[in-house]
Parts: sequence; structure tokens; C-alpha cells
Amino acid sequence: LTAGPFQRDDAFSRRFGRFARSKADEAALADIRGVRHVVAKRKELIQDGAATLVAYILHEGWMCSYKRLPDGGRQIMDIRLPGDFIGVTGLFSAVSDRDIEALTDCVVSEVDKAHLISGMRLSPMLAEAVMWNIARDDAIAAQHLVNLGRRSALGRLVYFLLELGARLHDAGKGTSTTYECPLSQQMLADTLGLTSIHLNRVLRSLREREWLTLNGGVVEFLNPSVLRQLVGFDPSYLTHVAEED
Amino acid sequence: LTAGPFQRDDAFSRRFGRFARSKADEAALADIRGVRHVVAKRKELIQDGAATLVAYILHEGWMCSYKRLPDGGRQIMDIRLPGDFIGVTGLFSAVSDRDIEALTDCVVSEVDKAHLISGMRLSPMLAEAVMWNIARDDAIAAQHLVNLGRRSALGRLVYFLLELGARLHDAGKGTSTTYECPLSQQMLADTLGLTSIHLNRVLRSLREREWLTLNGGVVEFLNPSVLRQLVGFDPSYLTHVAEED
DNA sequence: CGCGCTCTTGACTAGGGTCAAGTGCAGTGG
DNA sequence: CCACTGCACTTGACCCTAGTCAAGAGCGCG
Repeated sequence: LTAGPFQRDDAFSRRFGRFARSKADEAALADIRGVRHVVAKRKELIQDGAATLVAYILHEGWMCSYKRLPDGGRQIMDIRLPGDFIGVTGLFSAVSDRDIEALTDCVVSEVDKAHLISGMRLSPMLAEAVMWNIARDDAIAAQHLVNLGRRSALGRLVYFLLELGARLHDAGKGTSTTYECPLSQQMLADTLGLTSIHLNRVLRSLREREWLTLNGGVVEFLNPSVLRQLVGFDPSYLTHVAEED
Repeated sequence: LTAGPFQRDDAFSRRFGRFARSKADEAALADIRGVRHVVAKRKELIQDGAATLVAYILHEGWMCSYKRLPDGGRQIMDIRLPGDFIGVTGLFSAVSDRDIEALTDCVVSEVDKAHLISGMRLSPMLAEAVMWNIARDDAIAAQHLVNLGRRSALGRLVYFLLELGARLHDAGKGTSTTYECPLSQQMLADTLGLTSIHLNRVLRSLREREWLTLNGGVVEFLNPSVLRQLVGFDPSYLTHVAEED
């Protein structure tokens, strides 16, 4: 894993290339990418309360954003995957309201605020792409909210793993029924508002029903259609559809 | 309640006026406001699945956005108050992923997408103000997520009512210890991921401890400092702080 | 007057948290 | 090669928070 040069199969290019209609568009996309960094597993990229100076594009690896509670617990807000922006909305508030941590070794590139704004002004396509991405993250957060507020532990886990699978597929990872998932049970629990003990019980129940397994960091859907129907999963909010004109 | 002309004490002007530094800025702010409408209580402003053509500024009244679940339940994502944008991020996805409904009689004005984008391009201040607002809504959603994932029923209710109070104060409504709240117990429950029955029990418990009351549509904090400390409420994410330069 | 809505309360249930003990395994050092 | 340690994962027993079911009160409205 190195902070090497631009690659065509980069998840960011896959996602945003769909918006580009001209050479100028592609140049605008390439232009917002600043310095590339490698971020080691377990290192914090952004701290809660720290000034928000730059955002990032995540090229390789998994990250998560979370909040700590007064009582010591934590709530993971979102998992960030290759191709995702990190901390874009945060650029417009004075300080970050959450921590962001690398779950695996990661490659990111910086996105400078002034640079991003001027890029969006010059390229309507870039503005559209960035705003669509913000809307997508918003839709993901909304689903997460529904998950925590109104679904059982089993439903939450199923929905979350299905959504992760769809997002990974979008980033060019995994197959339609299986993917690698570096999240520990404790992390899944912190995401879904459960204890790791209960999460373990739910996983066993899913295994025994032969619906899905999570073993050695690999998620496998044994019965995807039942799972999708169970929680009403419709992944259309995750991918951009071009406007008809 | 009429869809009358622009007013100086409008919550939107209060919120966004802080960003303006010139006559041109004020003109840009005034310029994105389109047609004014009155929306009757219980009417839907935006439907889940409908094409997203325009956004709105909420001038008067309360609205909420929610999602319905396959099993008939619902999760309220957020309460929208005077001065808030409605459906701005939604402008950048093809269809809305939630319903938005008036909880009281409301006054809104339309915000046209093309108009908004050109305004943001011409006025850096407008761009900054709109993006800050998106970041603020994001921070509110993040707190909501923490609420649902990691707090007890009592903690959720306390945090939510404190936050509402702070947001209303920002909009020029209520006092430091009391405000009018048109939300039924069923709506509060749908917001906080609880049943209305349990919400009622929690309200009783808060009343008996003499911490807060909700009676006849009026919230009153009897012991604000205890409540704030209980849930670690810090309202700084709700108001914009000007950058030092 | 009766209908329908929100709110209230009680009795019972169940989903998920807490506490505690134990397994499996990757490192590490003797 | 084998202890020793630490961490993630498992499982069981028990408890408590919040959901379910049911009944009734208060009140605005046609």
C-alpha cells in the first residue's frame, strides 16, 4: 500500500467519472486532489473539536467517524469507504464535531477548502458532483437513523451489512454475495447501538437460519433475497442516475 | 398568518444576516427567495419518492421530515423550525428519500435550484452561508444518531428538548426556560424511536423529579443546569461563529 | 350526545443489557 | 518447542428497560 500516483481504477474516479462530460470536467476532478498520504490503521485523521482546515478523499482502506459520550461509550456515525469524501461539510463549521479514524491502513488525498470552492465555481459539473455526494451521505445517515430508531437488532445488522455490500460493490470491491469486512463485532455494535455481546447473539441467529455469515472478516449472504425483503432494502439512493435531457 | 412580504425580524434573516458584510451580500440573500406559500397544518410539502424540483425556506411554523417503514411505523428524521432550509441537499438527488409535512400552519418560500446555484457562484458569502447551514443540519442529525444509538429514553428526550429550545431561541422564539411546542407525544415518540406510551411514562418521571414539564404544548425547564449536565448538552454547534481575520 | 383524538395508567412480556466465565488464537519470549 | 499474555469472540444466567395489550379519562367538535 503506497501513496502512489493517480490510478484509473481508483474508486473516486469510478464514482465521479460518471459526472464528467468533457476534458475540462476531468481536469476539474483531478485538480481538487491535493497531497496524498498514507494513514496507518488505528490512527486518527480528524479529532473532535479540532479546527477543520482540510477535507479528504479516501482512496484505499476503511475509516469511520464517531462520537464519544460522557459515559465513555461511543457511537459510530458512519463507515467511510474508498471513493468517499471525508469531512467536506465539516469544512464549513469552525471545528469538527466528530473523530475520524482509520480502521485499516488507508490512502487519502487532501482537499483544500479554497481550492474546492474555486473548483466548484469554475466547474458546474464538479459542484453538482460534490453536492450529490453530500446528498448521498445525508441519505445514508437518514437510513442509519431509521435503523437505530425503528428496527430490531437483527434488522439493523441485516440492513447495515446489505448497505455496506452495495457501497463496496459501487467502489469495485466484493461480489454480489460476499465481501471482506474488517469491522470487529465491537465496532459493528458501536455502529448499530448495541452491545458486542448481543451483536454476537444476532450473528449466531443469522448463521443458524442460514441467512448470512460473518467469519474471519468475510461477510457472506446465503440468502440475499430474503434479507433484502426482510428490511426493505433498496440501494437506489447509493448510486447517481444521470438526468435525462 | 399570511404569505406577506419580507420582514426584518424573519428568522431566516436573523440566521443568515450574520453572514452578510455588504449591500451586495444582502441582495444575494434576498434574491434566492422565490414565491411565498402558506402550507396548512398536516399538509405534505414534499413526498418520499417525488422528483426534487425546488427546496424551501421555512419562515413561520414547524415542519418535520420522516420516513415510513414497511411495517407501518415511522421515524421522524428532524424537526424543521423557522429560519431552516428544507430539502436543499435533496435538490442534488433525483427523488426525495423522505416525506416533509407541516406540523402547524406554515409560511415557506421556494428556492429554485438553478437560482440557488447561480447565486452561490456570484456571492461567496451566500455559498458559505448555505454550506454552513448544510453542515449545521448534518451536526443536528449526528446528535440525533447518538441519541437513538446510545442514550436511554430519558436522556434522549432531555437532549432533544434542550436542543429544540436552543434552536428556537436562535429563531427568536421562547425564553431561556420555556417555549411552545406543538409536538404531540406520538410525534415525540416517533422522533426518539420510542412508543408514545413509554414517552408518557418518561414525561411523568421528569415531572415528578421536577426537572421539566410538558403541558398544554408548553415545555418548561425547571432545572436547566441539571438537565444540561445530565446529557452533556453544548449548543455551540447550532450557531455560526464568525471567523477571526 | 356521541365520536374521535390525545393523554394516562396498570399489568404483563420480551428484547437487549449486564455480569461472569471460558475458548481460540496470534504474538512474544524463554 | 512450549508457556504466557492479550485480544476478539462465545456462551450462559439473570435483570431491567421499553414494548404490548387493555382500559379509561379528558376534551374539542359536528
